[in-house]
Amino acid sequence: MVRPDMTGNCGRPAVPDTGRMHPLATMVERTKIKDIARVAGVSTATVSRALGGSARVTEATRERVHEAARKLNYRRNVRARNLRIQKSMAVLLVVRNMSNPFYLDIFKGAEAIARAAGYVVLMGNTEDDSAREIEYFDMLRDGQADGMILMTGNLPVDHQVLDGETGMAPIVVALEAIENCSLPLVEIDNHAASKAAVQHLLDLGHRRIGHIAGPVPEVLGQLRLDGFRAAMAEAGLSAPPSHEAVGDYSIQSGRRCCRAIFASPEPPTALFVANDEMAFGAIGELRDMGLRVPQDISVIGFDDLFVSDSFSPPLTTIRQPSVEIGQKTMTVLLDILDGRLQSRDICQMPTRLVVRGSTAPCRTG
Amino acid sequence: MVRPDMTGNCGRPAVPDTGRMHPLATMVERTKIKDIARVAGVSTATVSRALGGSARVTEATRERVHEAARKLNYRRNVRARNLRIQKSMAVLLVVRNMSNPFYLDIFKGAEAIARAAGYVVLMGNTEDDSAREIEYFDMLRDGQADGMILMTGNLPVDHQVLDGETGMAPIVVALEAIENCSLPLVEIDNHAASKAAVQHLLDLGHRRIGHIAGPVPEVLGQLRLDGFRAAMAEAGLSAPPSHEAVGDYSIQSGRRCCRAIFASPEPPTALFVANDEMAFGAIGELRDMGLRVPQDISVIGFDDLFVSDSFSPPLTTIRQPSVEIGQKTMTVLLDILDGRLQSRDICQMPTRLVVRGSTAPCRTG
DNA sequence: TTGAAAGCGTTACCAG
DNA sequence: CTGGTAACGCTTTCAA
Repeated sequence: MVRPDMTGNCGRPAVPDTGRMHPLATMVERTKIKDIARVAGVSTATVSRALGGSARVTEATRERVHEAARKLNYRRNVRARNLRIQKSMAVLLVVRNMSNPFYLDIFKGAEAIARAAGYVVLMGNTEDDSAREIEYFDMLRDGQADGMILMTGNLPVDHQVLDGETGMAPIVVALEAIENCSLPLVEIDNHAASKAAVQHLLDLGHRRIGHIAGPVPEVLGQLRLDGFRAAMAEAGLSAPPSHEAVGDYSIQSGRRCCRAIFASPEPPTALFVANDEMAFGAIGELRDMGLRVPQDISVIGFDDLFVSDSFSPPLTTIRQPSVEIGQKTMTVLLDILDGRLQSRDICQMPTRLVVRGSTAPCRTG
Repeated sequence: MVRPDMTGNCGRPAVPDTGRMHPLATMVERTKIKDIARVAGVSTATVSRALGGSARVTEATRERVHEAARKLNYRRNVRARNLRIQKSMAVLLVVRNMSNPFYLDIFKGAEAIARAAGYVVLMGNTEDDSAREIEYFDMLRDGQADGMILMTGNLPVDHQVLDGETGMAPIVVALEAIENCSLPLVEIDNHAASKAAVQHLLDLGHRRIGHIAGPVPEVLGQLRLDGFRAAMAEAGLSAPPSHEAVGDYSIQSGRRCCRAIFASPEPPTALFVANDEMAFGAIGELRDMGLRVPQDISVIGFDDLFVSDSFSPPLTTIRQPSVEIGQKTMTVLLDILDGRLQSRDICQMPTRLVVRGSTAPCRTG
């Protein structure tokens, strides 16, 4: 084994007594804290303190230690440290479906914050499979991660259990609230945002407005559906059942729901769709039916995906601040981990109506 | 602190119905191998062997140990294990830009394979910042991950250094080859796929064909550009410089490049665009210019994003098997980690031309 | 301020 | 096949 040669011959190998050392002369062994201690002429404890930025070290020795560390090209062994401090410096980010492009910017924001704080991000994908949900949950229990961000909309364990379990790693819920669950939450006001979307259509003079919802009674889909109905009710309107359809956020389901709604006797003149992907599908379907958007039918989506701007027509939608949601969620989690935050926190991020080309004033009565 | 009590009646589990245990200040301590040893009446060494599935254990004792482990609700401490076995059971997945939707299915495929093999996936995002690239690289050196999948198209360290560094954790490159680099690689045949795309346009009778390239001389952009030129040359054609433009894979750059190309005196009748996002931008721009796709201009993209199918018009494109690329890349990495693979491996995944509505026979001469 | 030493919970090397 | 017992490399009392 070849160890870093420290200035002349002051050093015997750090682990000289390993009888099984073969002169293969290849594998370079990592410098450890012990080596630095020897070079700097201090104890390992002092090295650890100096490197860890403890205040209980003379400026002089701190300097000497850092010097030695630099010279020996030292890097601290994360595994050993993690075992000792009983943390893993990792957070788990669990989504329900990794194919959803909406998560990308959330990842981006969350990862950036975590990395800046010295944490790594583990990614988890449940595919709505509860076995997998439990698997990731167990990773938390096992201490593979110090905390978790949950964007799956449901909890694989009983909330009672969770609340009672002392010493459970912190969990922050994002995007999709979980029923009967008192975990910290970062979300948008889905109900209000949906109302704003519908209000936009109302402002354009539309009265017969349809809605393609996400899965109900899942919280997210339900909230947006409720927002739709509330806005309609406030305008003294109500959509007939045939103008409401339930999809699953996929493009295909958008097509299907659109077809269903427009099979009704008196189809709507505008459509509020619970996410952009289904809106894409709906617009595609309308086109196939020979209807023009927005001349014949107005369509508004939800999310503001990266492509929505260059869709044809450019999609009017509700923008969610995805990067910021990721950042905020991770910030809350780290605040809890570092003891800066104790009480439950519910944070609502602002949304914005983005008016583009897929909505226009109502022309028919 | 409450430790699992296994004196006398061992019927008391380590972590019983936690929800209703003494709610006060009782942090439940995790069962450890030592506890199992005591309950099963064997040594910790035997417990470790039994749990680890070693062959050097009697069926009887193995059973006894597992029984005790189950009873005590034991879960192995991953941190301690990782330190001891000198691995972290984690792989690092580094992309150049987390916002690129193309990565999603790659993540999905890679994560699934890794998880099945007991590895976790750390996510890394460089944003083309070399400081960050080095940061992630150092994580490898630090042993925070046992291996890395690199999709950034470049190496933050000198290849010489890398090749020389013994004991360096394995790296597998995916999607974007790295110049002068002998690391294992999972990719598609970009040159051939580009030729196929152009051939499709040629088959439709197009002769004046333009190309919106990715950044050159980056490998990926260059390969697709070369493929474009090669296909043209084989048909006895060559595009004038004004029919070639260089973008950065963003929608906006697609618009810009399209505008530039169509400002030329004799604009093309068809466009081969190096990725779908730029194709979206180009189609949007053409629409703004009053040109219809595909009636006036044919456009073919590259990637087959999830939205390409429902774009208007549905985009003809080259499909990359993203999930499979993710799976394959991770498989190669794990094979190396587990010593199943020694030699360098270059794997080319198949692509497919997907003909949709954005290309049509050439109508003008 | 510094050092010695006790772990953190496993795994793996030897002997029996 | 099994049991003692060193490591793994670090952090953190507890004394000095």
